[in-house]
Amino acid sequence: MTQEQFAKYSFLLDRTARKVKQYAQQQFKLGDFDVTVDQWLVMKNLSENGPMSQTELAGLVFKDHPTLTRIIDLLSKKGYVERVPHPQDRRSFQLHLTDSGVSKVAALRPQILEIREKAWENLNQTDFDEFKRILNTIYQNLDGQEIEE
Amino acid sequence: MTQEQFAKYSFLLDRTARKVKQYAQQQFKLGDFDVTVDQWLVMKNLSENGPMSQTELAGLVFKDHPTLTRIIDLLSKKGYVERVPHPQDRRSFQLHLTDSGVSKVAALRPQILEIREKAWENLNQTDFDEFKRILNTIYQNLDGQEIEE
DNA sequence: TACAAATAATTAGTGTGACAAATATATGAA
DNA sequence: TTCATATATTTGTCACACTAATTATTTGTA
Repeated sequence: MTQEQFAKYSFLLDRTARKVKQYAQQQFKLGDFDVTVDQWLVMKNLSENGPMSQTELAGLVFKDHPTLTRIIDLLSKKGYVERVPHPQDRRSFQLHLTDSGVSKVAALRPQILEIREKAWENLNQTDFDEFKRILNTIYQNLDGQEIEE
Repeated sequence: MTQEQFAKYSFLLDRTARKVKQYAQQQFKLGDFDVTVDQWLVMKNLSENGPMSQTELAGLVFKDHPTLTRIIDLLSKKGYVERVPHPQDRRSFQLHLTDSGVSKVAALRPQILEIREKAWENLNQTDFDEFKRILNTIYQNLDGQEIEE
């Protein structure tokens, strides 16, 4: 294994991740979903884990705070999410899905699950397990921290 | 395999790709490399394949034309790359590394190869082959076109 | 109590990614 | 030759990623 190969794998990883995101975004657009892939990720996590602060949510979706602030701004303009002042801590907000946000998640979830399947055709369970293991190994190599599940 | 799992793998892929890029960019910054990871990719390809048009280069690095135009603008401001008018086709440019660009590539290449190694610790040749195969399968699933190599 | 340090969120600035539209030039067919 | 079409590149717009700095508030400690 030459050093050159490592650069090529990094390139391949980046290229593939972009393609997966781009494909999903195109399908979102075709379906007039009115949210981006990243906005969906945020709404999905709010839906599954209930109201939480931006810091907690940022940790869940692995986005930095400025990025999350802007995604929340956009979702809030669209009326899917609202910032409710935290009762004890005035620096902080609790993020809630609005009724409209809840309906949106319910409407989109099955369609998005289908879109997400396409990338994984022609691969089997062993491939998925290996892939997950390798991705997690890479992440850990660079993170210097443990990761869970 | 539930549909939910596919969404998780997509998330993991995106997260890992971002981490790899982020780690590299941090190291670039620590070393005062004066280029970004993507700018380096462009310079490296120019260095290895000689002068070429923006369209050719965009194909090599899998970036779209507007993105490449802007990266070339930045590299050109930094004096590492120049656009030379194509002798036969006035719509087109030949991209050249300047002398300064050539030196830059020579100086950075070994350091960057080392940085790139870190992600792949604790993995063996079989892992690399599997990883590459799976990434390429995913890409093909979504691209609708054949890929080479 | 008072004040330094920590925390939650935002703002600002730069770079990249995707998509659409515009500009300039080249090519091929009538 | 002329005109429609194709090609190379750029411009514009929006969204996301990362860093650094800022604001507001809370917490820990003297």
